[in-house]
Amino acid sequence: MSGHHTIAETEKAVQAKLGAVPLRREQMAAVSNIHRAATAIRQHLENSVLRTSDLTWTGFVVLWVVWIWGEMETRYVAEEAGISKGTLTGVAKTLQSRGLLERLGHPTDGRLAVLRLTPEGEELMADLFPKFNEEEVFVSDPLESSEAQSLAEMLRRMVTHLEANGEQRRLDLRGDTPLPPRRSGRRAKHG
Amino acid sequence: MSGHHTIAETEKAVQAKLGAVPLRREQMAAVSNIHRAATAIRQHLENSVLRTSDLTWTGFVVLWVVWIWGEMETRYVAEEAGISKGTLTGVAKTLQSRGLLERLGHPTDGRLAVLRLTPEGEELMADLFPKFNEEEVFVSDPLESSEAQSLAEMLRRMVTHLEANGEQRRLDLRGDTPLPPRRSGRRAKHG
DNA sequence: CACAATACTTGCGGTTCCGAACTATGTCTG
DNA sequence: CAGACATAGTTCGGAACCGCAAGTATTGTG
Repeated sequence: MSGHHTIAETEKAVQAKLGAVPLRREQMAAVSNIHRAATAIRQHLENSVLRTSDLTWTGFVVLWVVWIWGEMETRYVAEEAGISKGTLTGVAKTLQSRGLLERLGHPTDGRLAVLRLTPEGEELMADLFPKFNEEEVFVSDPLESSEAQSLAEMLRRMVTHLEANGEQRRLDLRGDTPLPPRRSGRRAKHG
Repeated sequence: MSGHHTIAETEKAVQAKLGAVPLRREQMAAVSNIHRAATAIRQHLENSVLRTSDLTWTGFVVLWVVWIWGEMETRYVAEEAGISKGTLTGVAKTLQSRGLLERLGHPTDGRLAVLRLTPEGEELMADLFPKFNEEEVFVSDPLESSEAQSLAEMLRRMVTHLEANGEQRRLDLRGDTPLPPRRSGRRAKHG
């Protein structure tokens, strides 16, 4: 189980590699540990509670969002779940095919689509979520309750900050040079 | 930019949906915000510094790991990068094809493979990492330096805890019932 | 009613991703 | 030293994933 290097060792190696470069270690450690933790937690949750229901992480998150909010327009589901609209179309299709989710047209605005859990989906989430939460408690075991709160609050500030200022920042960074096209992706037809 | 719901609103909706269910809110908020923050940060970094070099997040992380540690056996690279061995094979292939990474056999143990940056890879990372770190500072803007340290430290504890106890926990949870096979995945050849 | 804006879907091209099966190599043991 | 076992890496099936372009349908507007 234990890796080749602990986080502490990694941070020391970075220090050695970058001794000359002026870099901000606290922020680096914070960001890098957010991703380490996210990966480790996701893996644990997938292989404990999710796997038995043959749900992927993303599938579960989508179900969760719809469950919490009830009927929800797809664009908001994508945003809350942290995936693109295009990806959501596919994930929703998978979940529909398993009878967990249904897709409804909006009564007044014909452009909109709304997602809702089926009764089976409701039942699954009612069964699954307590187990999921138990594992959230397990992974948070090394934190005092007050620490967990403080952790959540700091992360919330980061997310809010990014939502408020991220786009402007990216704009400023690239100045007048437009974003280079991706290597992949659909090409314009006409040429 | 701003989403349909803030994190605070989401937490309130969860409370409403789950008022009856005894669940641990602090831990839930902590875990869920870790993933929200990870997603938001990853997206920001991809669309600011990584995109211009046509690097994906994972590609960058792999380069970073190899850069920090110098030559490294692939299994450790995968572990440090938080991806499976199989994924690493593909990612390394992509990076090799762009001339950033090279793959060497181990001199004494023929089973091992070792990864190392090419000079181009070294140059890219020397150029890229300071920019990357600047954005790490940007996303950490709402945190005091001491807060960033405390955040990193709490997350480190969670990761360590999972590394030490996660596997046993998953074993205990599923008792004697073996893990169900995934829907996807390779099937036995012979019949 | 022409025309712009909006919302979703579809499809492309590439990448990532897991995990089990498979291959190759090394190590242990009778 | 042969057979069993262990270890490292690759291959492969199925799914997820993005960003973009293009397509479909609907709504709002001058």
